[in-house]
Amino acid sequence: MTTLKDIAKHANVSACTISRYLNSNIVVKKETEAKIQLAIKELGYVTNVVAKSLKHMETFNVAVIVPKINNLYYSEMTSGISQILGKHHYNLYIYEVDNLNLSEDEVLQLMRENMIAGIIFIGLFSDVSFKETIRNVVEWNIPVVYANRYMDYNGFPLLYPDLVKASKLGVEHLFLKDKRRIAFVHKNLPDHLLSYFLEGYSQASKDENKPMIMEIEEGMDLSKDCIPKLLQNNIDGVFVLNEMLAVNLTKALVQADIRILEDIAVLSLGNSLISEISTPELTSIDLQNRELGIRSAEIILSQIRKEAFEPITVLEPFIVERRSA
Amino acid sequence: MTTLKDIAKHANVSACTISRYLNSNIVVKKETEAKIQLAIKELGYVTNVVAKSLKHMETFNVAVIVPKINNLYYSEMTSGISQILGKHHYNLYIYEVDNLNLSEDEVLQLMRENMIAGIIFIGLFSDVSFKETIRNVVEWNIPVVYANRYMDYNGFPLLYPDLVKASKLGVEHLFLKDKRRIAFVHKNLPDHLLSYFLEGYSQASKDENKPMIMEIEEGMDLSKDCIPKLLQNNIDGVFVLNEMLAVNLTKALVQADIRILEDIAVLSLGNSLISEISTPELTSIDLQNRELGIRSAEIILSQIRKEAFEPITVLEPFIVERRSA
DNA sequence: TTGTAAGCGTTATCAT
DNA sequence: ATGATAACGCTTACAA
Repeated sequence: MTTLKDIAKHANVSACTISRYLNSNIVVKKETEAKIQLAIKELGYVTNVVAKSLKHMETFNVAVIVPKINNLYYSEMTSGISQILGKHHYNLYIYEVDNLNLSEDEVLQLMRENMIAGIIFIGLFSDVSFKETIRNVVEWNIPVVYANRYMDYNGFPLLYPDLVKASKLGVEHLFLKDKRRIAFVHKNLPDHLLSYFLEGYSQASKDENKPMIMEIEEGMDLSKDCIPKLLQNNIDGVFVLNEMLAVNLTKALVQADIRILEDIAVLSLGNSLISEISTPELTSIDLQNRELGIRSAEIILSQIRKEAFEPITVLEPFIVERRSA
Repeated sequence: MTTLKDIAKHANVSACTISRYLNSNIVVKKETEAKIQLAIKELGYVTNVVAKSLKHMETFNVAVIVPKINNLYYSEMTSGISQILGKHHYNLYIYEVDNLNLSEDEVLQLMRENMIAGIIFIGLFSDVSFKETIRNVVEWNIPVVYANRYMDYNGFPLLYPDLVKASKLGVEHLFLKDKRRIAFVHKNLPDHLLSYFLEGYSQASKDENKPMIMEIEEGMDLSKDCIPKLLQNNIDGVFVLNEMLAVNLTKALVQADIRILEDIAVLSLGNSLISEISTPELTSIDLQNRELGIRSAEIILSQIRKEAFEPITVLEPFIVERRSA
């Protein structure tokens, strides 16, 4: 491995002159510059970022901590992050917590050991112990971003989609299609999140009626356990709060000879390949996953550079109309 | 930041004693151990991996270089890699080349600067310049794995799925379903790869007949430009060498009132969520993406540890039977 | 414009 | 069983 000293000797200049020249901290004589350039080329020098990091006590590594990367939403967000970090010459570490068998504390210990420049948490649930954990990180002066989940403001920046708006947009769309008897279908959605959707519903609906709420539990058969209930309640518009579930419900409806849109409109929360592939193609609410990643990366960079940043970023969902609603 | 020196002073031992104790290179007196443990706890010491890396001139960072991460196959492979690396306490860098606007040389410069322990290339095409690039990496003694594409052996380990086997498996399956007039439908597949599929076909077929080859070009309309040709040729089994294309072709066939399986069977190369979601669900050849990632990571670790490793790993595809074939 | 020397946090060598 | 010292490659006062 060729070091600064090596090229210094080869070029007959001191290491520090070369260092300052390479980091454009000084102007050197034309002659010196030529000698340095030649030595670098001849010996094939590349700088050692690890040594630099030790000297400066900072790295250019940002970590994304995510449940799993093999998921269309998370990989889309991560790609957005990667795009911004790459542009600013930061490197991207990925830690999949569902995969790693690491406790939160161990992950964070890892972050400190490696002098991570900043951490982006994506999609991790905000239970009490986890909040504590993040508070610790903040106390160690590691910049943090918490993305894609709701959490009360706690001193570190938050990013999430506007679920009330998403709900309102969806319900308004269903109303526009003359669907009046709406059901929200979900799976494992915590009550505090469900309440955002109800709020969106009431913002969209002029009168005081309430939507039907249907929770799908593990092992339930959509055809036998859900569709009859929808029919009994004369539901004509279903807002499914999970894209994959929307696909499966659509399949079950089609199989039951219910016409999608004409009989029952199906609207999906979340917009990816999945909605496009479904037959019929699903009208969906796009939660802006890539944009969420992009903004998360921008905010972590602002923090690293000690610049101002938005404490809370709420992303505006939009509707993508296809066939199902 | 608390350093070894700090806890050394606090515990009244030398820094090197603590270092050796922490790395379990020596046994210390019970009393010393207690003092060290106390100091670590009281001052909140965590080791500095960057300093360690500089000292040892090696890191625990492995880079995955991939066209894009927001892709079901690549993210699945990456997840497999992450799983193995995590287990062995290596960190995972992601570099998306489609996203980063970095030239190959720049990416590799980055690898050297950061003292990357090993590089896994996924899904990058094996043009001549790229082969040269990898040769360079190998010369710098950076362990390399080249995964998910065919390449002639060049001194660094290769991993790819057995496409001949995949083809043979698929064609045999179509034959089993009494489909005799087979078409291979593809998009942008280079000739040398197509030849593997033809080889698989001829291995599966007893007699000497040849399959129809249909290449889909950008902007083509499947309904108008492709289906008529399939019908003219009395095709009753289509092997689509791209999962997304298989979905779209299936949709077009359904729309043309052609019964999937009964009239024309559709078989997809590549198995992911996409095939499951399609209506009807697609029978597909699984190329073992996660396993490819796992094995890639294992091989890079073997190389890093200077252990023996397989130069070429060929993954066995298998068929997942669903509805379409 | 260029050089000297110290130091970032850790560990290997050589002593004691 | 423990310590002093130098070194990994780079940067930065300070000096010349």
